[in-house]
Amino acid sequence: MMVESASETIRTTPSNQNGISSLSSQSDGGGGREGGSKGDTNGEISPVDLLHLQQQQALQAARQFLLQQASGLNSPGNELKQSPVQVPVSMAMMSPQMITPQQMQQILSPPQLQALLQQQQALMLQQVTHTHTHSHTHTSWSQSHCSMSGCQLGTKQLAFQQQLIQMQQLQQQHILNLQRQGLVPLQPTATMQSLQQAMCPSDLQQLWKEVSGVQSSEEALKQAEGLDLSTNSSNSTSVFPKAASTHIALHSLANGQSHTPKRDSARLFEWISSFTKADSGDDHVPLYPKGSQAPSSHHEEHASSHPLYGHGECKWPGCEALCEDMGQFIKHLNNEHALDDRSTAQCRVQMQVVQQLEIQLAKESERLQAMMAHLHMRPSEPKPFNQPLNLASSGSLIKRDSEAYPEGLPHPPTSAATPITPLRQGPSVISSSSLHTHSHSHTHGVGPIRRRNSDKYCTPIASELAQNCEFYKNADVRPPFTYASLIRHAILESPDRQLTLNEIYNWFTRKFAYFRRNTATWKNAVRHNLSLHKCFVRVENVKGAVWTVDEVEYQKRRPPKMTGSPTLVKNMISGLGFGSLNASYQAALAESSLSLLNSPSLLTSPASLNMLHVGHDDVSSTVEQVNSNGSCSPTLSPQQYSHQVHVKEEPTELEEDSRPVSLLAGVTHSLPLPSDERDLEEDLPTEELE
DNA sequence: ATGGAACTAAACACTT
DNA sequence: CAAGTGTTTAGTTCCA
Repeated sequence: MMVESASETIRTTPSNQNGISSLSSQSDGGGGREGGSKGDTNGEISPVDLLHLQQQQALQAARQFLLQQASGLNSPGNELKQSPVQVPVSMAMMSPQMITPQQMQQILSPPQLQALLQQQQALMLQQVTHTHTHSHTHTSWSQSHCSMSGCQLGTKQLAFQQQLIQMQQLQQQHILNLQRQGLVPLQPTATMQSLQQAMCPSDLQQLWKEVSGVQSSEEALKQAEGLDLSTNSSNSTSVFPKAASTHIALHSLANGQSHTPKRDSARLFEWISSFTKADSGDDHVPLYPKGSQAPSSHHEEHASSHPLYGHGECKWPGCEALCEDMGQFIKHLNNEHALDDRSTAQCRVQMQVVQQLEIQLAKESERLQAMMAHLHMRPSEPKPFNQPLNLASSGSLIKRDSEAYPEGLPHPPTSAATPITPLRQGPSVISSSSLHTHSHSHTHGVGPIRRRNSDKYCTPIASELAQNCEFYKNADVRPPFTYASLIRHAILESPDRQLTLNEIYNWFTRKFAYFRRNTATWKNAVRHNLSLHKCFVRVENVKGAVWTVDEVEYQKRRPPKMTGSPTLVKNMISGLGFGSLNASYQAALAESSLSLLNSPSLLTSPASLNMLHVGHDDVSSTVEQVNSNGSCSPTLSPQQYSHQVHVKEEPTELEEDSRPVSLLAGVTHSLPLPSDERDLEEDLPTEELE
């Protein structure tokens, strides 16, 4: 009650134009939260304490990045002044726990946060495991993990599949991140090696540690033990640099608050400078292409190309400045993206994300190897990136897979179970979250649903939810979806595609910690949306009224145009050379089949890949449209959901069986499509979300 | 500058 | 009568 009113007040505070204010405005909410991730460290060093410490470190590091970035991005005048609830940066920096997950989310995109969270979760899990297993210094973690528990085959299969999924997601996220940053040219078949080469991981790792002070104890342990974490790559030890080089930074950070962002900047400056100057013989792609020397590595084929330049635009996160030619671009690059605080912060955030992903990728990769080995599978599915994607959610796929192959070994991922939600990091990675969202997303203190932008060119609600469901469930963060999207999602997720109002309420509170507060507000909003939007149909039931979704209306509500940045859309369409296909289909195709599109002949620039993320808050909608008649009619969408609901008056023009597969068949490499129409649903089944 | 969409708030009516 | 549900209106903000 007190909290509610307080947060309402905050939210409606006029002063909310920047990340800082919104960030700080939540500090009170976060502080009072019962959140499970709050770490309290006592003197003891139990694994749990260690874990907490790591989390705090990660949070602190992230906060420093964010604050730095925010301060770098805030235009000098107008923004920092107001906001009664604003917490001074210095204060926010002082207490590591003052940045709550939702605050981070406001600045980092969900994918970025997800990366952090995943990393932390992985650490958590592995931490615990390590306490049991790390005495076997020569046994890989995964092997011991797998074999030590006499787990049943079914469990193993499930875990295995989840591993695959996780790995693929990670890898794709990683790739996308790199591509987005222009750090790596689009190479769909990129392997770990190429990634590592591109990123010069040891440098990154070192930097990461320098700036964040986060080092997993597991990693430290393995370093100490000289273990090669990445068994699938001969030179992959480079992922983890020598431990020695990291200690100083670690300590300096651990010493605490005196480590100001400025200092970090300076440190980073030095690092970057050495990086760009020395060039140390490695053929890594420079993170910081200072000057015109395009990397001469195999990544760059023409002298006229530059990882940060494409389609006449500067690809620096959040920039998009038009440059007619390379010379102009170089000039622009040197002028606008010189080695300053801002660029440093941008670079740093991205590095953090990449680093997290990289670390976890290596770990998951190893784990996968061990799991496969344990299950006597052919070692390695070397290129998960090329595996066919499936539109269905990972959850449903997992389920189906285990159903379809209940007693056998998990069939190889190529057969289908390669659910990916690769695009969810779309614009939300660095450019949008760190820069764009600063400019327009934090319009309200609490990260209002209002950010339609997220709805539009962030991720489909399903994949977003799927990937971040734990986050939303536990963190008091407002989900970046519209009420309508959420309501629809809730309804469609229900077994009967219909919910009572109260059930909708419950879904909200169940799925989102945020909606456990401010009940009056959001419930009112839910009711308002139900009434307002024609896509929600009230059906009188025996025991009251239930709400259903009229998909046709829902599609109408948001015309199937690409809703992302027009320029991006344009880029994508032209870049893909799919001019004849409708944008929605392209988006759906892209979203559903990154692997296919990842062919260099189709995707030529990071921007076009970026684009693929844009433009729909809901992948199923788009897909359905595409599938409805195979000709991508923008106005017709199959009533996949509605015709199940007894309400529909729908002119569904697709018959039951002709439904989905047409165009996508070639893309998805066809899993046996279950008759369940939820197959195409964008989201995870409930059990996956829970 | 403008219109549309989303959000918030609130008033009101109806039902349980 | 209170609470829940549903409808409607108004104002604000953001975005294209």
